[in-house]
Amino acid sequence: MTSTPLPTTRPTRVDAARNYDLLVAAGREAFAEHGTDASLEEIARRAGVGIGTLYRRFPNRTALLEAVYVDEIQSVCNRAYGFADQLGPYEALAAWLRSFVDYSVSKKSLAGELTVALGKDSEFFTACKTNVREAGELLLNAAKAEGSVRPELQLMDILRLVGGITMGRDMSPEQADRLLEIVLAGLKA
Amino acid sequence: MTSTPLPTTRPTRVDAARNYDLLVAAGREAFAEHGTDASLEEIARRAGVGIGTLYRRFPNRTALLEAVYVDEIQSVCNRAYGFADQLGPYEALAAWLRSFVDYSVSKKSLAGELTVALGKDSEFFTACKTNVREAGELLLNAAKAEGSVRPELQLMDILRLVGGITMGRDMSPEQADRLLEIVLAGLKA
DNA sequence: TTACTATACGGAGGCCACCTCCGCTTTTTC
DNA sequence: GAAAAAGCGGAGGTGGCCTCCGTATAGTAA
Repeated sequence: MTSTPLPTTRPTRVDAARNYDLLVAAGREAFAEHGTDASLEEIARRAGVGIGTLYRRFPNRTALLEAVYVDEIQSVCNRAYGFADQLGPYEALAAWLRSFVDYSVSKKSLAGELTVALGKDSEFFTACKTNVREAGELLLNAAKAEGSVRPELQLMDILRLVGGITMGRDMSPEQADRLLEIVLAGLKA
Repeated sequence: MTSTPLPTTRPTRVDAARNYDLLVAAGREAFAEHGTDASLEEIARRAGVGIGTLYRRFPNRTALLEAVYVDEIQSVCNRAYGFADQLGPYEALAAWLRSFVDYSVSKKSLAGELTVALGKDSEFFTACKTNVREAGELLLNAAKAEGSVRPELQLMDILRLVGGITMGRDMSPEQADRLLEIVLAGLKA
C-alpha cells in the first residue's frame, strides 16, 4: 500500500485552516446535491466565508473538487488492496470494479469527474492516477498471471470503460451492474 | 426503414424560416467548437439575429440541440440498415457500433448528449430513441438469432456502454477502438 | 396598391454566476 | 506589543441566461 501522498494544500494559519475545512465540507455537500456544476458562490455562502476566500484557496473549480474528492479516491485505492488479500485474482479485480461502479452510481458526480480526470495532467491528478494505477495494476496483473483475463488489456482502458458506465443520467444500479457484466465478460481470456 | 418522423418545428413565414436555418447552422458550428455549453448569445450573434429570436424559436438549449442533431441522429439510424444489408449479423452489429464510436469521437459532443438523452423523455428524444432502438434491435436480434451474441443482452445497455466510451476527454480514436473491442468481446456468446 | 392582421424581430434589462482586486483584519513572529 | 506576514471578504466588471414588449415585416384580402 505504498501510495504516493496526494498533494493537499491545507494552510497552516489557524483561521485559514478552519476556512479550508469549512469550504471542503460545504463543497462536498453542494457537489453531492447539485453535481459538479454547483455554484461556487453558494458554496462560499454555505461555508460562511467570502467568495474571495474561496477563490484564494481554490483558484478554480477543479482545485476544490480535488480537495473534496481526495479522501474518496484514496479509499478507492485502498479497497483494491483489501480485495487482493481476500479474493482470488479475477474475483478481486471484478469486485474492485464492481465497488467502483456501485460507489460511483450513488455519488454520481465523482466517477464522471474522475473519468474525465484520467485524461488530465494536474499535479493532483497525476498523483491520483499513480495511486489508482498502482492499485489497479496489482489486481490486473494478478488476473493476467492467473490466465483469467486477456494479457493485452490495459488498466487505463478498463478504468475509462468502467468510468463511462456511470456517466449517463438516471443510471439505475441494476443497469450499471448489467453494463459491468458485459465489460467483465469482455475481459475474460 | 420505417422511422417515425422526428418532430421539427421549422416555421413557415419566410423570414422566420430563414432565421431558423441560420440559427441551426450557427448552433451546429458553435456546439462543434465549444461543446454543448456554447453560449446561446454567441450563437445568436453568429447567426446575425437577436437573442430574443433565438429564444422564441428554441425555448431552451435542448430545443436547439434537438434541431441541430436531428440529421446526425437520422444518419446513425440509417447506417444500421446499410450494414444489415451488406454484412453478416454479428459483423453488421459490430460495424454499426464502431461507426457510432468513430463518429462520436470526432464530433464529441453528440455522443455525450445522445447518451445522456437516452434517459430523457421529451417528445423528440422519445422519437429519436424509437428510431435508434428500431434500427439497433434489427441488428442485435439478427446477431442473437445467429447465436453470435448472448441472448439476454439489451440494446439500451449496449448503447449506453458504447456511448460512455466517448464521454471522457482526450479519447484518442485508437483508445476508443480498444475500448470498443472489450465491449464487443463482452457481447459474444 | 392599400390596409389590416398575424407573426416575428431584437435588444434592453433583471438576475445570477464567475472571477479579480485591494483595503481592512487577524495571526504570527520577534 | 509592534511590525510583518498572511488572510479576509465583498464590491464590481464581465458575461451568460432568459423575459418582455415596443417596433417591424410578411401574408392576405379587397
